[in-house]
Amino acid sequence: MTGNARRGGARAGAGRPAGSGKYGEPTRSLRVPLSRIDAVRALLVSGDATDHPLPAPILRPASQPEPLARPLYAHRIPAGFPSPAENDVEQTLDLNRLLVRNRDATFFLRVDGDSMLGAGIHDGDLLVIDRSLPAQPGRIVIAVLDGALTVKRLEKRGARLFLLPENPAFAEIEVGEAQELMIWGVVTQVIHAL
Amino acid sequence: MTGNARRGGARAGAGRPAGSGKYGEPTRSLRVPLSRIDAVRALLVSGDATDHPLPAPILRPASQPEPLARPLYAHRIPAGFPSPAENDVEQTLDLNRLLVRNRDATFFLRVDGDSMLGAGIHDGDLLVIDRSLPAQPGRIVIAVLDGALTVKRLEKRGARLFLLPENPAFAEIEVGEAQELMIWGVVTQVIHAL
DNA sequence: CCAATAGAATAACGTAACGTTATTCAAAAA
DNA sequence: TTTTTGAATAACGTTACGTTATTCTATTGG
Repeated sequence: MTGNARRGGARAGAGRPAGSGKYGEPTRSLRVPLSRIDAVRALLVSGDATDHPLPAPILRPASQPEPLARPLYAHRIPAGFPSPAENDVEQTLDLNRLLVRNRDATFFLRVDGDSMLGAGIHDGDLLVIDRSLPAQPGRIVIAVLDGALTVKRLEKRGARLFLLPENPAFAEIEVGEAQELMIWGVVTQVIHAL
Repeated sequence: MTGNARRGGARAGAGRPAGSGKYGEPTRSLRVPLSRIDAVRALLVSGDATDHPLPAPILRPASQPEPLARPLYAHRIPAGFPSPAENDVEQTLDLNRLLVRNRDATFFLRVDGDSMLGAGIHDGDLLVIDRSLPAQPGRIVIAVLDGALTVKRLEKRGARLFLLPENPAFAEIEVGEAQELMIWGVVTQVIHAL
């Protein structure tokens, strides 16, 4: 063992990288009332990206929705929120039940494009598609035309079928006799994030 | 002036009463990421004396979503349809988890009117409202102006606040100095039935 | 030569400490 | 009787501190 063994020392640029902490960013201290500590903690945790990424374009409703995280104050009206009248708060809504009529025939699809803007369907919107519904003319459907998936309004003119956009920048599509059309499902809901 | 004038002095029981502070209870310091400071502050804001009763359509997310019924043929792809790739169908989606970020701060509200058509918000649409989000200018918010509930885009021009429609048939609203404005929540999602 | 080591540097998190503001008490003074 | 005053207590926002976490690279040892 050498008497003057020395390692280490100053290194320019050494140090923990920014954003490597618990929240990925700097923090500051904030005074929180004791009764709200857990609520605030829950709020900070819920900021994690727990949302399902949607790598595949077609999805099904969750077969067994996970219960949402329950903060400790779940059973009382949270202080800090102006609360609606008591009887109003009793009314609850389960989005799965509201938006999914027939679960096994229901799929979700992300919209790609603006051809249906006039119908309130924007690029990136999430569509709820029910495959058990009949494809009535006038309804917005997921169609497979010659193997190409598209979202359009179905129209029937006499014996001819059309797939109509809801954006003047897009052309109407008439289904030719030699073409193979399949109506994959009917769009029931559009979910648009702001 | 007497040279030895003395008043004051120790008093048993003197002191500020407990619970007389900003939150009515003791606080402690908590580290909050810089980006969440406003959200946490909003959460902590105590009930305004200016709380406004809200109309009946206000709903909250179901606290315990019921499991959906499971038909016997759940795992069979309907014959005759080009089916999505098998791995796609494995992916599932729970709408409650996707659309409700902070359950205790989330409410639903039905839209009445067409003032926000340009933003894809139609009469009868269902709005997902998060009350923990800061009301940044440019965001679509639920505002209570002089007791009247409205859905508008919040805008700030200098020191003046505006509530902007997204429909030329409706007028911009400037918030007057004598007017009382409360931002009740921020609209995060629009659900539109077809 | 290469892998491991070590000291320094930097980020950031939880808690303690500090100074200020807010509220109360009651004896002394006016 | 009312007002004043010094002390006491609560609590809020901010700063300070110590610890944990992560990185850098020259030096050392094999």
